[in-house]
Amino acid sequence: MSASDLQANITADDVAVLAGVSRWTVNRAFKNNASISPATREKVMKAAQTLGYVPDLRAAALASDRSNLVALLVDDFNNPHKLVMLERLTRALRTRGWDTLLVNTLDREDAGPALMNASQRRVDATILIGIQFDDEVLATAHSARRFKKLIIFARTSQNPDTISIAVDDVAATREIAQYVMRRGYKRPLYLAGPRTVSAHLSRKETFVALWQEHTGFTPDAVSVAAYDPNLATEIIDTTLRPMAAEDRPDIVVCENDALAIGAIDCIKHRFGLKVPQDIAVIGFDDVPQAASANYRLTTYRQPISAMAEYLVDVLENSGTEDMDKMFLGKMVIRDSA
Amino acid sequence: MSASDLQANITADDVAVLAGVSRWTVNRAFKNNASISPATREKVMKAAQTLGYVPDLRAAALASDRSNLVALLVDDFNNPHKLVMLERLTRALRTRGWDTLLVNTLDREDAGPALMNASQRRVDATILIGIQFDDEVLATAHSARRFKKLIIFARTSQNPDTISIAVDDVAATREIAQYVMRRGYKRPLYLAGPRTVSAHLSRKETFVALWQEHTGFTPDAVSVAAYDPNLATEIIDTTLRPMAAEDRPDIVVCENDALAIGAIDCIKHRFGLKVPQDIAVIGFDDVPQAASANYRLTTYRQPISAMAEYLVDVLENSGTEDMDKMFLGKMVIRDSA
DNA sequence: ACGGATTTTGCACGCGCGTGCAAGAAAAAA
DNA sequence: TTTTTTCTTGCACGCGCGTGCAAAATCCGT
Repeated sequence: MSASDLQANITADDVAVLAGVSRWTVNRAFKNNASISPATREKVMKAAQTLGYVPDLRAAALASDRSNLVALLVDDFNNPHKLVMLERLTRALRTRGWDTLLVNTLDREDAGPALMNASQRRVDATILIGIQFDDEVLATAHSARRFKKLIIFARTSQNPDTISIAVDDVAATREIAQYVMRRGYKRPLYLAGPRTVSAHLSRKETFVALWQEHTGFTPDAVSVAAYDPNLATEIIDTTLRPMAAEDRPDIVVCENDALAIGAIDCIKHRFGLKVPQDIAVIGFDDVPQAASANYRLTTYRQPISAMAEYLVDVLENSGTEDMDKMFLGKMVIRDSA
Repeated sequence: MSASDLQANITADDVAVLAGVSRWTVNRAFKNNASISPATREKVMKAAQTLGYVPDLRAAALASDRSNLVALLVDDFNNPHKLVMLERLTRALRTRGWDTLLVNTLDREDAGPALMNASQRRVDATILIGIQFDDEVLATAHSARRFKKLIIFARTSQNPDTISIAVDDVAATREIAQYVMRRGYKRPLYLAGPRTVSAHLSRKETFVALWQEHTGFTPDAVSVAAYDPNLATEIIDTTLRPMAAEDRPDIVVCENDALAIGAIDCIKHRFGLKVPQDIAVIGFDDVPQAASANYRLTTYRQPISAMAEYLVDVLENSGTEDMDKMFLGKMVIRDSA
């Protein structure tokens, strides 16, 4: 019998009688911009303190149809960049009064159920930062369930029912491609991740097109099923293994840092080659690891914090104007390319 | 005007009239072990489908005082092991019908508000996988707010109001210490993280005690303010820099892999030394990175999945018996020590 | 101290579903 | 067919708070 079960559930009514006010005044005391006199608020807060009362956000959400809750659907937990995104998003959200429901999209078939899950909690918005949400899933999601807002974070989407907050992949890839050319690399290999969205303007497609346009040659490209360093290591291995030394790429351009890190590991430890002298590597995201002495990865930094802040702007703004937004990041030149 | 605002909120009543049953039957159709005939369930589900109805879990939680929601309070996002824990926990929880509220404990002062946050959502349990929850915070938390369950995951805690699910640090550290001795290392340096809990049986204390007991010597130990590879790199640098080569440790025993990885980076790239030939390194956790060709880290693997499953067992079991549990992991011998 | 302007407080009703039991329907037994 | 037994279905009440407005209290200048 701990002290807490003297009374099972302390409600605003209990606080009201103790403070000598009405229940509504109690709840007002906990609202930010409510019209309440400082004196009564203090009185109420003191009473709440002694009773250990905290407002019940379930009931508030039910009554107001506004939960201040967003669902964050995530897969691709092998990508270290996810941890960065999770931190920045939850920080921006929480700082500005929003809570986060983290939904692990277990596998490809789970995308629908995961969306359903969010819907059942009546969240104010659903944020997708995974890769397993193709257009088909989004379409059915939007028709079958009710989503107040469906936000794709850090990935562009041409779906009209969706708000996309992402880096301008075309501009970013152009900057990368120009850098690669300027540094005189001749035989790039593009290492891409899974292709779930019918993206005509993906990083890979953009890079390949730019390279063709400027050199006349079509660069090689390979892709893996997930943004997982280990998979990157394996595919670089099987790609380079049969090649004569002179046929090898002089740079591996990676869709993101997770792949770049795996590529570097492979180049250095499986082939005993030097980065960037033998084969250079370039990434995307600028994960914390990229700065480590081990990788010194040249990459492109996404402004995740700014994007997260904008996301909360979108949540707080219920206007109906187009809220898609593209951000510009910046290249971070280190030693790997 | 999207199709979804034909009717603002579709409730079980709407489905009921369409299906020709009562509202309660509708909700029963969505419950797992409800007594309902297959025929009517199908009829209800079909009606729900055409209306796009999904049960409202807010209302369900309010009415039943059971939310199937847990709060996960996390800080220490620099530690890559957090991503593993997040994945395993959310997977185990979601697979067995639990949702997760992810609360980013922004800083030391935020521990209280973060707990309050969870309390306001009336979660069925609060899980702490951060480091900023000392005994004081826990004590006030438990007295001031109502928590049905307060679970400390992957860290031992002697707090009686708390359920601790963790690896047996003493047994694990003993195994590590024995390994270090058996391999003939003579001058270990212990690299520890922040000391937030008044832990007499922490990994560091245990290692130091064991080493003293078996060799008579007290090993050096340093600690950093967070489980962050970059901090580990810096402190190893400042620790080794003034040392003569022959005074250097022959092995760095780290409280976890995040620190071990930073230590290896420093040893290899700041000092140009070889791991393990010049200085060996041993970690704890077995993060994915530890297996990479770059680190080949010898470490101790925590059975996170089993611990996560046990956590859900605890949630589903409302018995009052003591639910603390210690797990045994296993050493993973690679090349770093 | 007084009248009007302003701030502060109180309240009826509803948000959507769970609980536990009783009535009704169907199935099994006689 | 009738009587039990078992399975299905319906319902009154409450979970704790928000909304929007009206009543009450407080304030200001004169």
